Amino acid sequence: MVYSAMEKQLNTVGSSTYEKIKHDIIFGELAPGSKLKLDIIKTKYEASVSTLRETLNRLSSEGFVLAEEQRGFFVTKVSREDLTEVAKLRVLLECHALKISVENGDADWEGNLVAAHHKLQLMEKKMISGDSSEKETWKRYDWEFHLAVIKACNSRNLLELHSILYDKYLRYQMLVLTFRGDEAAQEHQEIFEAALSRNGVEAASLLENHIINGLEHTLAAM
Amino acid sequence: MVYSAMEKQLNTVGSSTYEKIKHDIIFGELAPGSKLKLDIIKTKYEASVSTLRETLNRLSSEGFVLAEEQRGFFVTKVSREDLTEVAKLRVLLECHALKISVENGDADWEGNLVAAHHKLQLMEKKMISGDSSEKETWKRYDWEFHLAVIKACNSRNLLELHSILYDKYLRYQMLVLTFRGDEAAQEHQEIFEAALSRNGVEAASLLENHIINGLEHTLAAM
DNA sequence: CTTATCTTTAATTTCGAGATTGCATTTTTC
DNA sequence: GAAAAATGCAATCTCGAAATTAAAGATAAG
Repeated sequence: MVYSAMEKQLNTVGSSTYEKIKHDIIFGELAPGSKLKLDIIKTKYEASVSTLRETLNRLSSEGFVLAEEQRGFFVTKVSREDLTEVAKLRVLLECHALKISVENGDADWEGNLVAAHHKLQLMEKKMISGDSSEKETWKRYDWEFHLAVIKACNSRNLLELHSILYDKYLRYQMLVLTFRGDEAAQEHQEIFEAALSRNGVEAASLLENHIINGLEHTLAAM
Repeated sequence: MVYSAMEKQLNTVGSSTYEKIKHDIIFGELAPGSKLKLDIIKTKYEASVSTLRETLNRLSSEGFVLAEEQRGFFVTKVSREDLTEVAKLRVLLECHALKISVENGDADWEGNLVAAHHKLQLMEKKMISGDSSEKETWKRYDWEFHLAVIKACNSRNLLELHSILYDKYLRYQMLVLTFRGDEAAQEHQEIFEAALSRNGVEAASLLENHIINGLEHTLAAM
């Protein structure tokens, strides 16, 4: 399941196939550029044509699927240019949200942030000591931490855009399958401390470095 | 038709109903918060349930429609808070794109910008002198001008996000149905001149004022 | 031998009906 | 009389098939 929709219940066939296909694109089980022939994914995801078309239309709006008029659906291609664009947009939106959030955050925000960082830190220690069995859990905690930092930005629109960008960025990280756990953990720690001490400018600067470092690490492995 | 998809051909029933419903939401012909009962819009837009559901799923991804699991589809509600969020996001993205675009724009960019501003200026003169018969054309020229300014930002992702935000902002402007042609025209002129003389910081500042003025004008009329 | 057109195949697009679920009203029970 | 359960209705959700269109291969003309 994709993190941005974790809290939602998946009652309908439509919403559960949406989560499955989105997951499979982000985690590389559906190859970039590959064609999504309706008959084939119909058996794979056990849903009807209409339901699948609803799903693919949604994913196309979010940019994970390319819908070509009367020619079918394709998994969106990856490229160094696209990754760079996504990373820079994430910097722009997430740093902006961070500064506002750090100014506005109340006790609930602090508590949630401390909890999210704690969970992430524990998982990172496990990962650094060699246990890479819970890759998806680790990334969920990473998502929850980054969300916790900006959650008090008071803009639902901003948070929604950010969650799509995070998933697009995550897709590239999963694609190259190499990790930089040690440095990333250190950077998370510093962002956490700056945010908690309400130093928005410093925290934003650290966050920008964090994302750009991740970008360069991923670019180098592509 | 909505401006952001102007160049596309509308071959299929799906894409044409998408444009129609999106247009009707933006231009207020479908009331905010109203329910989109499938049987009713089926006759109104002359399409089948499946086709309409594809459309509504796309619009829900973009934020113009709210899809409630097993309870149906609704036109997204409007609020002062949402408008403020959208306007501030537009400032963030459009000013960022402007600065990059002004640095990178080549002769093609300049030519396109001059043309777009010229067309907009002509239309604004007509509007100011009392002829408000071509409201939609005016707004299309406004869209083309704002797009022309940022077109050289070298980020397809950024341009796509911006076009959705522009449409959301436009919806509020159409909702209140009051215009500030004179001031807006003057602001367009100043943005144009600053961009053409490659003064990115100045142009971005003018653009921010332009959007915030529009926001306050719209808020005052809500 | 190349280009153009026709035919066949395989895919997407579109539809209406059946299955399922939510909602309002009525009935039952305590 | 009030709360809970049951009923009926209306809407969404899901499906498979029919209509339409694109793509590939075969045939004919230049």
